[in-house]
Amino acid sequence: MNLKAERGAATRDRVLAIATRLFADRGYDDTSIEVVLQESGLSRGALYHHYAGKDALFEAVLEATESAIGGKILAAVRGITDPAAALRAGVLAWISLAGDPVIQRIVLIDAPAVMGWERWRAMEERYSFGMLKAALGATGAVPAEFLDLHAHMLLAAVNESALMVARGGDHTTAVAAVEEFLRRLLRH
Amino acid sequence: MNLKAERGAATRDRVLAIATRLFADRGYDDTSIEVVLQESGLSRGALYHHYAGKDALFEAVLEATESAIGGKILAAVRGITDPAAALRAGVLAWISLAGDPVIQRIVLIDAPAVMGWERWRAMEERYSFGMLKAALGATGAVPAEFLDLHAHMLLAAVNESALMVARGGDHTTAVAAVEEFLRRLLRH
DNA sequence: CAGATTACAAACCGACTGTCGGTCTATGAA
DNA sequence: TTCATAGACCGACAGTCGGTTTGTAATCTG
Repeated sequence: MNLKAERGAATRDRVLAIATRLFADRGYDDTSIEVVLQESGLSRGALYHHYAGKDALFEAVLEATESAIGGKILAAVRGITDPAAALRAGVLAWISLAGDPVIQRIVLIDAPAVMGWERWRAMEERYSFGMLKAALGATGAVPAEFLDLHAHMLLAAVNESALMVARGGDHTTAVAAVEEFLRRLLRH
Repeated sequence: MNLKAERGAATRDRVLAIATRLFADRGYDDTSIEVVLQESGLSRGALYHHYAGKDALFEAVLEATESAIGGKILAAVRGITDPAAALRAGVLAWISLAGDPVIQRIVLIDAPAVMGWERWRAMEERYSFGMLKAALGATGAVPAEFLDLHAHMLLAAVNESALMVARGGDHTTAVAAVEEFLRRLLRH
């Protein structure tokens, strides 16, 4: 079980890359399985053999994207020991990453609607939200009973500013605004 | 132009009410035009005479919902003269309203994906966001150059907490957390 | 009254998702 | 070496859905 498994994995990766691009360019609804088939040269049966359906394909794309984001943010934070500085660095890294239209459309816009809020939230917990909550907790600036909710609110706020930057907003102003926002929140 | 216009308006209202319920219950994607037709007793031609398409129907539903929300929040704020207190009252009213599943699903989850982020943002500007920005500006707590961005971030944060309350979170804890969040932001 | 406009009806079309029976080939045991 | 099995892949097909088109009856307008 080697050549077969490798072929399967390669096919899944190929489809995943193509689907990622298409979902990002056109959004979930306007991306047909048909065109994924066309661009990948795969047959219907083959695709449905690897992915249970269109939403399962989207979920795989989202998972891969979130994982990649998580890695990049971890890299941006690595080596920073001061909790507040690490939080700040992570947030700014995330805002830069969100300039990528792939991330905007897939992670921030379509994901909650396609996967449903609960499942979307569960996945965020394992990636961006989990990291942010840990960082925010480390600063000790937020009362423990509010940590979870404040982490959620902060992530939502940062996501929103990332979306605004991505849609033609001024990057430097947004960064300054987010830093001020963070400064106010962390002051106790 | 009286009897006919009235009949048309009545039909539109009927369809709007049914569509609102269906979109809220099942979400946009899982609500077929077919079932709207069935439940309203209308024919395809009639529906497409009044609404250009499924997305136009959704947009009408969203517009009506946002308008209703705006009215309720204005009522909750009416009479309060202190800007910070008014902001606080409006935000808390909004969190209570967002307990309604209709609002959750339609306004917070599906709207950005269905209408596209730009058009969704434009509509928010005319309703919840516009009100929040005005209230935040009146407090004078935020530097003018950050007002727009901070208003966006704050609204996103409040929306997120509203969603968490709606999905089984504890209401009183959330309210306390949001109040603390607001307090920190408004301190200058 | 006559023509235009509006509300509504129903057949129909193209596109899309997901299913199903089947083929081919690598793999591992006899 | 042989052969049964399982996984990769294929393509036809059914069912659903959004949207169009053609037609009809009622109402409004001049």
